[in-house]
Order: sequence, then C-alpha cells, then structure tokens
Amino acid sequence: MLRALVQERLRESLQSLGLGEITPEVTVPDKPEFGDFSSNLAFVLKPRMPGTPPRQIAEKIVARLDKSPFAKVEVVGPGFINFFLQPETVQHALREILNQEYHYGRLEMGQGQRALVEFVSANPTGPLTIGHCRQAVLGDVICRLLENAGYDVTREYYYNDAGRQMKLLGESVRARYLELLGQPVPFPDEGYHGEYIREIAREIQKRHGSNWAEASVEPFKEFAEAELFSEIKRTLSRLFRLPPERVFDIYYNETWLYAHDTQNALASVTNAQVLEWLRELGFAYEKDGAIWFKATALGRPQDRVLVRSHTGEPTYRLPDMAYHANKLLRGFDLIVDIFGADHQDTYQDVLAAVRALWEGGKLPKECNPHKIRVLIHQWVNLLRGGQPVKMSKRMATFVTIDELIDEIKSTVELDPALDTEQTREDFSVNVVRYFLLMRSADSHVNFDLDLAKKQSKDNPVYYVMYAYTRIRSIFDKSKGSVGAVGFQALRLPEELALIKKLDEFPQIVRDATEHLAPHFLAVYVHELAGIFHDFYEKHRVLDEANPEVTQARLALCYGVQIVLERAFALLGLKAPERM
RNA sequence: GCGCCCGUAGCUCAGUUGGACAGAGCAGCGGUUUCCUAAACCGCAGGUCGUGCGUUCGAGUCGCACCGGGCGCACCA
Repeated sequence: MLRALVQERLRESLQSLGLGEITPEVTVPDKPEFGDFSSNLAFVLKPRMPGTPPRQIAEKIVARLDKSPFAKVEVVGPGFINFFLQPETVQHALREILNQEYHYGRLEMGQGQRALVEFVSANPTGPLTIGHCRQAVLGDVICRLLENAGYDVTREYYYNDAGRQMKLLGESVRARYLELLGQPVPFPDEGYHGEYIREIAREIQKRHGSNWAEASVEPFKEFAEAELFSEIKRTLSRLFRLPPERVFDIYYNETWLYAHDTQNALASVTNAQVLEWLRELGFAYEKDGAIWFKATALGRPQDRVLVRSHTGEPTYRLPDMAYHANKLLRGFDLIVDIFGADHQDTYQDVLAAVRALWEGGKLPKECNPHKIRVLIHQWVNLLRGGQPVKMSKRMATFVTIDELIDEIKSTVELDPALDTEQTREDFSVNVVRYFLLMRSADSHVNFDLDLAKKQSKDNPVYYVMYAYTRIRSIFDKSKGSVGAVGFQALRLPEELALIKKLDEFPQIVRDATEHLAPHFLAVYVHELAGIFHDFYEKHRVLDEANPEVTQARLALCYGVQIVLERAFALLGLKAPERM
C-alpha cells in the first residue's frame, strides 16, 4: 500500500530524530496540487518540540527522509508535508494488486475468531416489508465483510412464536378459514387484514378441507408460522442471493429461554436464572406485584418491569437479557446486533443488565460484554410520486420486499442478448441493495420508487455496473490475455489516478469492517467507477499500433476488474457482462 | 419533559480517529461520438456546512445552548 509506504519512510525519519514511537498520520489530500499524500506530522509533533515552529519541524523531518519513492516532497503552508510519488512507485502498486488477484482486500483481523450477527429477527406474522429490507441488506453485507476479514460468521435470526401477536395471527387465519367454510365468526379486533391471511386459509382448506372447523387457534398459528417462515426465507434468498436454507444459520426461538433444557446448548441460561442473578446483585426488586429492573442504578433513565404482575409472564426485556447472556456464553469473540431506530433506547437496558451480570461475576470472565456491538439504523422512507407511502403491517397497507423487487424488475432493460429472467432479477436486486447500502446507517433513506424504477442514469447502480461492462467489453475485443508486462507505459494522470484509487481498496474494506459501515464501500465503488469512466473516455486501451501501451492498459483494466468484482462480492451485487 | 439519530448546493446524500481555498450524483445551462457500448466524458453555474457561543495553531468534524425533523420513552415486541 502506497500510504503505508509513505508512513514507513516518515517513521524512519522520525527514528533518526529520536521520535520513532509515533505513527505518522498520512492522508490523501483533496487537491492534486497538494500531492498524492500529505502529512500533518509537524503539527502533531508541536507539543513535543516547544518553541520550534511547525514549518521548521517539517523541514527537519524532510531533511532526514529517504526520498527515493518520491518525485517531490514539499513543505508548504504552516507546515504540511506533501508527497508526490514517482510513477514507478505507483506502477509497483498495480503489480502488487495483480499478484494478489482475488485475495486483494482480504483482511486478517478476524484470525479465525467466531462472530455472531443477529439481524432481521422479525416475528413471522407476515411477509417481510421494506421496513426489514434495510436491516436485512446491512446485516448480509456485514456478514460478508466479517467473513472477508477472517471471521467464522454465524448468521442468526431471533424470533418469538409465543406472544400475543402470533396468537392474533392464528385467530386471523382461523377467522378467514371459517369464512371460507361459510361459518363466519367475528374477525379479531386487532387481527391481520392482509390478503396473505386469506391465502393461508385457502391453503389450509385445500389440504384439510373442513376438518379444521372445530380446531383451536393453535394449529392455525402453527400452519401460518410455517408458511410465513418459508416465505420469509424465499424472500431473503432473493435478496441475499443465497439458497433459502442458507440465509440464516440459526433461528433462535425466544421460547427456549423459558424452561431449562439440558439438551439445548444454545440456551444454557434461562429467564429465571437471569432474574435470580439480578436479584442477588440487587438489580431487581418487587413493586406493585411486578418484578422490576433497577436500571436507574446503572445510569439508565428509568426502571423497567421484567415480570408482569397479573400474568407472571416476563416482558420482552427479560428474555432479551437472557438471550444476550447466552450469546456471550456461546463463546463468540464478536457479537453484532443490528436494530432499527425503535430499539435505540431499549437495547441499552439489555446491555446494562448484561454488563452488571458480568461485573457481578455471574458470567465467566471471558464473557466480556465489550464483545457486543450494536448497530442502529434509521428508517427507510418509501416515496411514490414524491409522497411517502404510509405503511401498517396489521392493516396490510405495506409494500413487501418481493413487491419492491418485482416492481423494479418490470422496468429493467438490458442488452437484448443477455436480457433474461435471471439477469433482470439480478439487476433489480442490485438496485434495491445498492440504494440501501450507499448511505450511512445513521441517516434516513428516502427510497424513491419512481427513481429506482427508472432505467436511466439517474440511477447510480447503472453508473457503477456500466464501468464493469466496459471492462468486460474491452477484454471481449482484446482476444489476448494479460501477460507479464512492464507498466512503464502507465504514466498519464488518469492512469496513475486509477492505480492510486485501486490501492485504497484494502483500507476502505478495513474501515467498512471496523466501523460496520458498508456505505464506505458502496461510496468507494462509485468513485472508482467515476475514475475509470474518466480514463476510458480519454484514452483508448486497444491500440494495435502500440502493443506495449495496450498490454499495460489491459493490465490496468484487469486491476479495476479485480477490485470491482471483489467489492461487488462484498456488497452482494452481481454485475452483468453486458448492459 | 427525557434519551438516541439527523440538519452540508434546487433535490438525494458522502465527508467516522479536527487539518490547507467544502465534495459526488441528479436536476439546470453549454459542449464531446469516422475510435474498446454516449447508461459515458468535459466545462459553467450553484453552499454564511440549522443558529450562537466555546475548546485550538486549525472546527462540517469536538463541547455547551438553542431552533427544526425522525424515532423511542408500556406490566406491546
């Protein structure tokens, strides 16, 4: 990496000045006049060299510097050090990339450690909607990033089929079923009105005729749950481009936490156990017949009920605490929770409780809650005709992920030779994923359906994909392969800019992984595509009159192809060969 | 009222360990095609980075206050 090289030269210089222990900060400046890299080292060093103006400090550092990789090193302004690389230095970076090929951008930070990523976790009361879509895609990419970094990743989905909502689901299906049999009963007050409920009822009628007329709610609930879960897996299978049986590794059922089961290693700690521990540590108490969590003692704004007074049932908070205790006990090195903005307050109670258990010695030392990282994402606003679409799951005024993909798919147009059902599916999934990935999880996303459906350049996905197809097209025409060539021919600004951008890739992947921020990568890919388009427009790759340049530029294109394919794989995008 | 997130160009958004005159896409205006796909490229225009204090050599970035928007604040999940 070029930046590491600059840092290394600086470090050597510092050592000779007796300041070797500092890791110099090196950035890529915005303006080309400021060079390829820049360091503010002189300012950082200022407190350690009182009385010396930063400019002089910078000059001292530069005087001791090994300048062989650079065409020029300047001290400018109040004390910035700007580095201008030799073309040969940049060319060498391309060599490195081609050597590493599809290993380029792999990270070592995971080192075979185990990571658990929990996401989506919707109770199966209906199809997945756009509300779940962002979380699903974020989680999927974070899993891919962690795998790339060497983690052994477990994808987990937490759900509950025992609560009130699931009972309502069963009652809703039962009501629709009896309606079909001509024995209508009142529809449950807060039941689910979606058409999918009728479909499930029809399916029951198809398989069981009128045999379920006297049945209780329970079988209806179970039938609906099974149907909906397989539907959910099918949807995620489209979105993740994984077979349905592989979209998640573990479906963790909240009910496992209610009764101790020695057979179940995933739930070695129950709700009751956690409650007892909290009591022993003084973080649980009784009031008004309920059991409360003394969250205020842990710096939280208010105490919360853990066990209800009337029914004796736990609220969702207690099993959540038990669930997280179990996550820690299962021996993961990294635990990632992905939640929507509605959880931003509540997860902190759960973490506070788990921390208290650990600090109180109830959980083994290796179960340090620092291993848990929570990623909160803001909501997606679906816009249709410029207006936000109001959605309610219960009233069935929602747009499902499948509907979203299908709607976009109906407008996709690709090169006729490649315009198949599969490529259209691939492309519409690209659009959905990219729209949701290109923004920071912290910011709200306006998903403009009209825009996503437009098969035009408004759509950044096309821009990125088009760069890839241009490269493929060059290689189709070139007939030759990329051989062992010299890169001395690559010295034009657009060529060097492209290599320098390729050189940034591993650091971008590292940043995205460390910050659990896929949008770093999504933004990078867009920038890389832009630099490639610029190069492509200005310089012809294939030139029979000049085989040396052709070979060097083909190698450059291959480097871009490698990085694009690596980035696409991490983002779960699938580029077409032609558009 | 309390907590978390956001407020950057007409629109949608980057800018994540504070760094040099603030970026991209789209929309607007003007150009580019005997040549690897013009779903592209080039140029122009567009901003008191919500407001005000503060921290410092330096603040879109950190702190405080205020204004505006989103989401929470259940013995629902």
